[in-house]
Amino acid sequence: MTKRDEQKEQRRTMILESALDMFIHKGYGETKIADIAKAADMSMGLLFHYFDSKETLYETLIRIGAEKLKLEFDFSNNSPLALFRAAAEDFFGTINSTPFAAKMFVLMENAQHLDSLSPDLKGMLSESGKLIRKSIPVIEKGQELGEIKAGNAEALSIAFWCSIQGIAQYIALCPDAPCPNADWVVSLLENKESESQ
Amino acid sequence: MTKRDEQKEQRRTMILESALDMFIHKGYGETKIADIAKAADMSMGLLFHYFDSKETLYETLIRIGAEKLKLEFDFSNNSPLALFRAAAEDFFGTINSTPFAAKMFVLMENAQHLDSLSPDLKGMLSESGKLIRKSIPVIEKGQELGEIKAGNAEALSIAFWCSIQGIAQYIALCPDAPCPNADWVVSLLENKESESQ
DNA sequence: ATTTTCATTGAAATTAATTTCAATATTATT
DNA sequence: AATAATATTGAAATTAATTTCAATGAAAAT
Repeated sequence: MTKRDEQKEQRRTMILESALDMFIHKGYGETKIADIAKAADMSMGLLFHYFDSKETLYETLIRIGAEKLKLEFDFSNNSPLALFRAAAEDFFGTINSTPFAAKMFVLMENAQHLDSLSPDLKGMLSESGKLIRKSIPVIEKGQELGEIKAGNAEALSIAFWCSIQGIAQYIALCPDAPCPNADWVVSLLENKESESQ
Repeated sequence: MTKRDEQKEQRRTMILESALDMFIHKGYGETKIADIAKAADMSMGLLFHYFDSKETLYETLIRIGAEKLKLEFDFSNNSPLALFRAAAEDFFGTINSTPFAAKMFVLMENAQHLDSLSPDLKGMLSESGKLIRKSIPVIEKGQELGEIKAGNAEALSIAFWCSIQGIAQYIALCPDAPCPNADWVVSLLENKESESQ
């Protein structure tokens, strides 16, 4: 690979990383091209040599995120609580693997509420809403089995997934902070009475 | 009160409510004055008759939020776990009292990362970072007493407060969703082994 | 009823962002 | 070394937002 191609690749990732950081800290609209160019240490003109527009840059990030951040949960797991434990471990494992993953997760969460986004891009976003809905029957089954505490199943689902979402957001914004345990979030759902019977 | 004054008051709150909704859904930068004016069913010109600028409007909201949303936690509580239970109950009580409170909470959380904000305004924002830091010694004390589970105290603090933050955000954006129990979040911290000794 | 005051609009002015581009410097090719 | 290709800049053009304002309509005061 020639010196130029290296430089080119470096610059491209530099832009993407700076942009990702700014987008998750300040949001799409508050992030100015000038800011990104400055953070990536180049002129605005050059940035536009790499990406046609601010929107293209944003979309590129989302595509990368959708590519790398494939979270698959097996909702047919025989033990409901084990499913949530596995999901939490998978999730925390992913956001802990690299600061990039956590940041990407936040970006995609935020992108949901953006109406300037093209419809096909929206399809790529892994909606937290879907996870909340899909988890409800699993929680109900867990309650029947006595694994999961009593209470409104939807509210429990919201508690579980939103806790994960809130923690992920913090880790993305403060990558040096110590990351909570997956188990701790599971104890939101766990029925403490169960073992004593 | 004259008919005009009523109308004036109505319009003002209409603007504030529309703006609050838009700001928490799309963020400050992505929210256009045109959007707010449309949602509040008036011309842009009129909106500027009520608020000098977009920033003034935003600041007004934050001032109102800071006024109404005073969360005080007594960090000298004798039982650490009881303190966190009280904090969670206070918090969920507040965000459940009115959709306005939950929305305001999210607005103020988001405002933190905005650099266009004047310094005195920033002082008004109740930083979640502060709560996380202040809670660490309390958690450590709780661990000594066996009330709180073992693990990195800072990570536990992050888990607790970020869960609350994540849930609050969801409730603000979907006010009709069922709100989780304060107790559930407390079980993030609780030491399950404790009762059997 | 008339006058005055204020609410309201829509369009024009301003400001701020994005995007383009001609000129220049740098690297690669011959 | 000369030439070609492309990276880079800074400034100009464009587009998009905010903000102002003169004109108009509606309510309050006289």
